[in-house]
Amino acid sequence: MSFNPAEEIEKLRKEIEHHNHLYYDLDDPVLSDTQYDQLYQKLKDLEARYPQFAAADSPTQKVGGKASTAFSPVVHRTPMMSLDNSYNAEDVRAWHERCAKMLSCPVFDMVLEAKIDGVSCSLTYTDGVLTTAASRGDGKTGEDITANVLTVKDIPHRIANAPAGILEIRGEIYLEKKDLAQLNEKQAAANQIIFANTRNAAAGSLRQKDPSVTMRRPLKFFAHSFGFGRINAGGFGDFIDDCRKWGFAVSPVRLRTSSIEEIIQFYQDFNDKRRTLPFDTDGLVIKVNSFDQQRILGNTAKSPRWAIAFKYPAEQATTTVKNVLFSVGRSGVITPVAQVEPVSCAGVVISNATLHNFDEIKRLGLRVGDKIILERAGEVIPKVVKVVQHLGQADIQPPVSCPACGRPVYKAEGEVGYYCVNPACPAQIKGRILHYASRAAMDIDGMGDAVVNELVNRRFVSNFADLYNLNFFHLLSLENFKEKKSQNLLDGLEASKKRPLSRLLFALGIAFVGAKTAEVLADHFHTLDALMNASIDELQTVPDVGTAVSQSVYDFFHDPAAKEQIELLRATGLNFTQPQKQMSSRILEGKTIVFTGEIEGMTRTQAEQLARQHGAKTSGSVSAKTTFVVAAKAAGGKLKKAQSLGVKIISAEEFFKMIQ
DNA sequence: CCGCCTCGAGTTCT
DNA sequence: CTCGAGGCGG
Repeated sequence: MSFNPAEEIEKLRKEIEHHNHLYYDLDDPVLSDTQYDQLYQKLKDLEARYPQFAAADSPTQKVGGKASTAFSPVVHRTPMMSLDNSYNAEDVRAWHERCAKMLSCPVFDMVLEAKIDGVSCSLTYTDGVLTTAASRGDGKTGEDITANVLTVKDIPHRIANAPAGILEIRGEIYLEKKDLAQLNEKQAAANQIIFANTRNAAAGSLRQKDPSVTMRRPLKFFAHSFGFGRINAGGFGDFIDDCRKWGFAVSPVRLRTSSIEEIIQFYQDFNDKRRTLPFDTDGLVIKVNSFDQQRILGNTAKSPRWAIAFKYPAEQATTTVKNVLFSVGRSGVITPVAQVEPVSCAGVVISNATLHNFDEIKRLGLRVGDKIILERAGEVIPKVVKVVQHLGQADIQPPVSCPACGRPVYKAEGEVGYYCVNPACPAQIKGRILHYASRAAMDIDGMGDAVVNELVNRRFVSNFADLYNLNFFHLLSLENFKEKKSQNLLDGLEASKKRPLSRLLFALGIAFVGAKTAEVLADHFHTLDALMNASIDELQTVPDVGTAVSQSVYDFFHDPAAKEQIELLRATGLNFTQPQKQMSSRILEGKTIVFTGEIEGMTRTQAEQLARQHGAKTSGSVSAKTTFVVAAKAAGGKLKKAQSLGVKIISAEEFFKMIQ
């Protein structure tokens, strides 16, 4: 194909605009400055050679083009170094020991502060007047961001009683969590970029070409380092006190001690507290206090030896997508799952992350081989946040055939999901059996993932009733099964026959019938036969049962295959009735309770059962209708929601006292 | 008909 | 835990 300058120019413009966007709006450049400059230069050359294709909206013509840098370089008087990181007590003790050795002194003062997640910035005051503000850049040379920094309200433009000449104060410019939420609301309303975190928002705000935009961002500053100048302080603690006198905010979390164990204790206690603070912190910073001792310890090529960051494990991590697989759930839904290069995130090693559906893949623009950021949503479920760098070639296509049974895949009109509609699909059978045996359903001890897998693969089991026809010899032939395990599983199966109707209903896996609806239905009809014979109208008289649920239940029990299954289960002696609810008291009648966190001595399900026995309603989510929330150890998002809604919060002890 | 409140379903790792 | 959607009250 011949060279087409118009096309080539257009392609370069698009590419450069994309990188401008990454750099200015997202503060997340993918290209190095050199790589960017090469692209930019290439476009400039082409535009010069083919002036007929010049355009006013080309990035080369715009003031904001990155190369025509709005922020001129500033060489730092002393380098702005980064800190060495540590993530555990051992590393911190080792650091302390190394310092002690180099200082020939086992006990020395240290200062601890919060490590606030923001953008570091160096402020130069000349005879007390703020003259230059610079970003860190590569540590040696930063960018001049004075115009933007002048709009930060926390930063004094003039300081009284400052030492004569040059004084350089360094610190962090950051955004509070609540301000990020507000900013993002505004951004969304204006159809602008949503910032992923406070750090990105702060950085993006400082990169604005127009300082009036920066001014509208509620940026804050706190001082944390000494850069240059003649000061009286002999130690870091005194210097920070001076900063306060000069009108700077400083870390709200501070500790001065000579005990490394006290610091480690503080680190552990602070982990819970830091989430309630108004700003994001990813850890603490430990510094040797005395400036003289700092001088003795000196620096490595990268960082000072007299300071170390004591970080908490990152909640986000960067890794690579190795492959995308498709899992088939018990209902036949096909879910894409990303297999990633194992990476440590929020304390665990992640190797899989759900992608939910194909819209999500499209939204992310994800390809196999891409570099991605993932996080544990609510510190639990790994989730792909975004693609950092496109390294993959081909787009990910939805599967044409089911990965488990090979039958063609269907996509319902207007729905996001793809389905395998083969009821005999082994993946669906496994899913259904696993659900049947699960804790909240029939609670069959000894029936986990591996056992179900083998039972289905070996064709011992293809439906619920088959489970009860398993004998000792079937089980003995399973991998790692001897007498003991086999007997345990048989006992587990036998015990499951006595479960109340509500659990059986849930276990059957009727669409729209979860644990809650199953219980409502069982309590209303008392026997499976009464439920099976109920008309759609009768079903709808039950609270919380509407058209969708009633239709689904009716259809399920009028399907010949399901009917046969029920009769087979009846023949094994399964319990088809719901016991009358026994009430311990009615003390909690009319109250709606939500449990959160780990309650000592019982599971959350047990606690909920207890509450219901005393007449309460229980729910899994907090709303204005919630009477109170029982918050135990390690309470999560529900506690937060309760606080924001002003819902009463009580402790587990208070709850137990109520029902005594 | 809209908006709030819930529930259901799928997902990860120890 | 999050997303999507059913149930229901206003």
